[in-house]
Amino acid sequence: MSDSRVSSVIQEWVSSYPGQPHSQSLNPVSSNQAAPSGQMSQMDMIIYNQSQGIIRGGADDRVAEQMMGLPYLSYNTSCLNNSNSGSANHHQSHDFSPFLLPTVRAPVTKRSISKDSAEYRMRRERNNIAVRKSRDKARRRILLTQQRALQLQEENQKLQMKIGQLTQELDTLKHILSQRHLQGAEEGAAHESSI
Amino acid sequence: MSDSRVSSVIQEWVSSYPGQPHSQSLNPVSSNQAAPSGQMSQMDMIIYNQSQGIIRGGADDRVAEQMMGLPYLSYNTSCLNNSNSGSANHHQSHDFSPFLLPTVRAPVTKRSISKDSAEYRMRRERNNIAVRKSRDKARRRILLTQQRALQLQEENQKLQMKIGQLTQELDTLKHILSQRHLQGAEEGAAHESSI
DNA sequence: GTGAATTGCGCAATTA
DNA sequence: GTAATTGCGCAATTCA
Repeated sequence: MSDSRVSSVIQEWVSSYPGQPHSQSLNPVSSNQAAPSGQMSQMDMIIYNQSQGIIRGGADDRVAEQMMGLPYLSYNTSCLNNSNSGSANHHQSHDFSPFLLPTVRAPVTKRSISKDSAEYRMRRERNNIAVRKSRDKARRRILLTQQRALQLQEENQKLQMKIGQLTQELDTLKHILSQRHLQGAEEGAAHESSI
Repeated sequence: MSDSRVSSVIQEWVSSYPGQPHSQSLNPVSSNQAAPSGQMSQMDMIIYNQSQGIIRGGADDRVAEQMMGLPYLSYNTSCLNNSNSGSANHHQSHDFSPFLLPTVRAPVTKRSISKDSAEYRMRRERNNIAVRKSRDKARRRILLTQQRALQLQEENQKLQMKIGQLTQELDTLKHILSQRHLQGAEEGAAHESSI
């Protein structure tokens, strides 16, 4: 009855969690850097087309501070305002390429992806579609979890009510049985006295 | 025992939903337009500084298509690739300003907020902080809901087990009682026959 | 009217 | 190599 209704929702809810939550959802301390793209919107073309590399701001600070609570208070304007001048790519601060084995490629000639190329736009568009799809999926999953929690709460109340009824019925029967037991003992005594 | 543990989590969960979910969380069909800011990142300075107005892409299409399922399939490249040329601000496509009453202001001189102004950066920074705070809150709320659902599920299993035990105990007592009843009837018959 | 909060979106980096 | 996830900033909207 109500089990079938609940179980259907639970089935849907379980199916929305195919496997492990990727261990990143619970531990968001992956190598988080999140370049301030908005800040770079005025000069990203220059950066990307000239240096052909990815320049990030102070990322380690954010990672360290996201470990603590209230991470939204940790972003100071210093990090954002200085994103233009300092914080050069520290992967290139020391050029060891003449001493490295040829298996290690130089990070400069990485891909040379122009933001004007059709390939870039194609990749971006595909990623945008994937992002929308993923977020839609996440929204549905959250809604299912909420509905599941509510239904489990209702079912809990019903089960506790049923436990109360069963307990009361059990007490009644136990009382009756104890009365019968006393009555039986008296009758037994009467029998023995009558012999 | 286990009730206190569960109720604490539920308390936390309930407190994370202070009031109505603003009726927008459940019905996300508000006047959604979401200008493709990322697409305009290469020329937003020009647009914003020249026309001093906000130019949006085809927003009504998205609203209409988000009503249906799979909204992530509805964004075609046509809307995005033509964001530069077409889709001018259709509020200005016909200039009726000479015939309008002075109560209707022209949308051109709306606020003239330059992206280079310190006030703009201050507003952006404050909003960024608010966004991080809000998303952190949402993440915590989702986690609490998941934990709550799991704890309710565990509690449900325990309650169902208890119901099984009580039912079995009840059946046993009923059976005993019925036996006593038969025994009492036989004894009563024996009494009458012995008289 | 104003500032905070919420929301949808695109971008970039990372992951699977 | 591609699709999926995730954090972030931006802009529009809503809330208080």
